[in-house]
Amino acid sequence: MGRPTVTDIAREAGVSLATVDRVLNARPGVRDKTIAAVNEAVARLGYVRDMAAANLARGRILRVAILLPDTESQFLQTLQDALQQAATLASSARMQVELLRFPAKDMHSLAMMLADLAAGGISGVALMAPETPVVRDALRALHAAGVPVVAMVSDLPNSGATHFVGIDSHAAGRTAGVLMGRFLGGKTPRVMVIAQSMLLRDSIERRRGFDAVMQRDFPGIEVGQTLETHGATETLQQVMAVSLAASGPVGGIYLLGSGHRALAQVLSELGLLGRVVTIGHELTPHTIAALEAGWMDAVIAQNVGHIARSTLRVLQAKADQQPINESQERLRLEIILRENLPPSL
Amino acid sequence: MGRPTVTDIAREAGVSLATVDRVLNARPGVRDKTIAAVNEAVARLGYVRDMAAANLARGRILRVAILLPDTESQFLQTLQDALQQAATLASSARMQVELLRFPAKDMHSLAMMLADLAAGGISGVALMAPETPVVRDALRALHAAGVPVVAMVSDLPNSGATHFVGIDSHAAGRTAGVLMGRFLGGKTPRVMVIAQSMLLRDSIERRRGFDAVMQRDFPGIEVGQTLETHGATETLQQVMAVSLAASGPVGGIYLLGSGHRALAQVLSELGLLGRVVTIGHELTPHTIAALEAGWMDAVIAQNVGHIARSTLRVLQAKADQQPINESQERLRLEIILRENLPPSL
DNA sequence: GCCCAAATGATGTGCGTACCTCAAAAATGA
DNA sequence: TCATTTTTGAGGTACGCACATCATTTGGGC
Repeated sequence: MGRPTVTDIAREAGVSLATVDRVLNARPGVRDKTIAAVNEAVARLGYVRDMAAANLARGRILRVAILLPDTESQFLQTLQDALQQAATLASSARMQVELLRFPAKDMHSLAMMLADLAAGGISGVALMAPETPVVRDALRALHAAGVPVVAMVSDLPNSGATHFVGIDSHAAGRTAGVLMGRFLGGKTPRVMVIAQSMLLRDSIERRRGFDAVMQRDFPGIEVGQTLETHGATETLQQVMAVSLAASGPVGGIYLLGSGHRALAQVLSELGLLGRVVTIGHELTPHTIAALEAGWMDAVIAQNVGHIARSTLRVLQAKADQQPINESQERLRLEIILRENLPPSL
Repeated sequence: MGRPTVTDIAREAGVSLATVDRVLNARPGVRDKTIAAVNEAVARLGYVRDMAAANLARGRILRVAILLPDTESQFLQTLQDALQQAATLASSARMQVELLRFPAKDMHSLAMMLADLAAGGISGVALMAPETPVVRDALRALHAAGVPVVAMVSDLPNSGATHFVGIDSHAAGRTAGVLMGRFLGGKTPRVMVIAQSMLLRDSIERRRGFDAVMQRDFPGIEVGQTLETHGATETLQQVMAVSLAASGPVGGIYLLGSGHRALAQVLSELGLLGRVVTIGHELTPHTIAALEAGWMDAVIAQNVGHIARSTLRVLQAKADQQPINESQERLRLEIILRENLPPSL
């Protein structure tokens, strides 16, 4: 015998198929006693609803929207590719994914897009966005309408996000700290920290984690203030020069966000490429190349493929009102060196 | 309009449903020209088979067997737990998993179990086993019978294994080498390598990878011969004492396989616990505790949950004659420090 | 142009579930 | 006890696909 079906439940509980159906789908008009009898039969036979058949019968196609900022970073591109691929696969499981991008600086646009989605009858939303009041209100409205919301990469704890798919940024920073401390060895015990901007929750938390470890485990290493570049190579060059002049040479560089290409250029001009321990975040074509070339020593990353698949799985589970397999959805914080780079990408 | 269905394909291609079915399921008796026409319609409409409905219609329950040695190691226990959990989940995807264990030293028993499975009409087999002639022949028989075979953790390249789920052991050894070299810093440049036995393919390849990196990148570090303990604490104590007396103190220890508990004991007795850089393999309760306690510095691991799910997915795909999503099945080689230990396990 | 095999069409059934309608039975209140 | 409401039963259709059978058409060799 294979798995029990509704028919088996009906026989076991001594009721009709219709009644089993009413109980399983919480339809009205069944006595409590009967409900209990059916549930007992379910428990006794170990019945699990065949979600595939259920969704087939419902004839429903899950419409799900994923929103990313339109920033042109390699990480976002990589993430979008992964989502695209996962979406294609998901289409064979009655799920239709709409990949949208919103103006990174215009949270009102994002809020409007979210409102439109709510009005258009979406059954799930995932997004990567900063937690501003406007966004928070829009998400709460979605939540109130019963639409599950998944925060990707950067958490949105105060916006009623149903689920967070991403790594613990503080732990990521701590990991970077340990590696920096140990890799520095006999080099100049001074570390420079560089970021494009400190507006993003992630960067702030990474920095905090990094500092915590450095203070606790490597008190002999001096860590400079965060140098903000705002994305411009010239700014990077300038702030680095000023910092080097003011505080002296450094043995390590910690890159909080993106900007690996610009850093390579400036380091090269300063004759420092490959001579300072360099640690950054996220696996992208640039960081992979940097690891292979040997001038980056380690990258702290999260698996974008995993993020994409996990996001879709969570949205599916929420729509089906099914429990989430926590252990499968828990993202690992990956340490990537040249030696354990994935075979090709 | 929702997604296109077989009916849409039939209309678009100007053929009947039966013919579409014949093409989609690669049944004989269709002209090449007609096949092309159907495939074109499929491409034009962007048809993707609804696997849920397809599997429902097939009404088949995949019977799959997984074989593990009955060795009592924590890694195997962890792996078995992960497989158990994945199997429970897979049962809701019409797959029935039989978890079997075979006597680790008796390959003839294993071969007999495999033969029984083949006779019993199994639709897929996964196993973790050494590649001996007896096993190879049994696996080839399975392969000849059209039963897909998945090698787990340790590859079986010459036995016609359909697929390998696991990490590159040579790369794992190289990674251990890099970490050892960099973590050693100013410590005594001498490393001790310990293994329970060098019979397993994995251990050999790890050792080779480790040596390759040490020779290339850290020529100043002396790496000793592999000390084999054969699982006994007394032996470990003895060989370590002999080695220390003969070659002098060491700054690092590389543990190729299991035996973390015994090592902790001996190190503690020697007053070395936490004073030598210690690197090992696989995430188990013991290694997690060791990382948390701080006497192990790094663990090179593969995600057992991923192995379990990947194994079942691959078996499913093979049974469905479907292509495998390489990027999803590619296992990452994980570096675990205290700072990036998974939140609880 | 005829024949026979190969190719295609037409049609039905079933997988496990959702959802609907109508009839029948049981419980409830007066 | 009867009327009324509530609960339950019986049965059908649909979802998208696999698979089977039988009838019909088509094409190529002669």
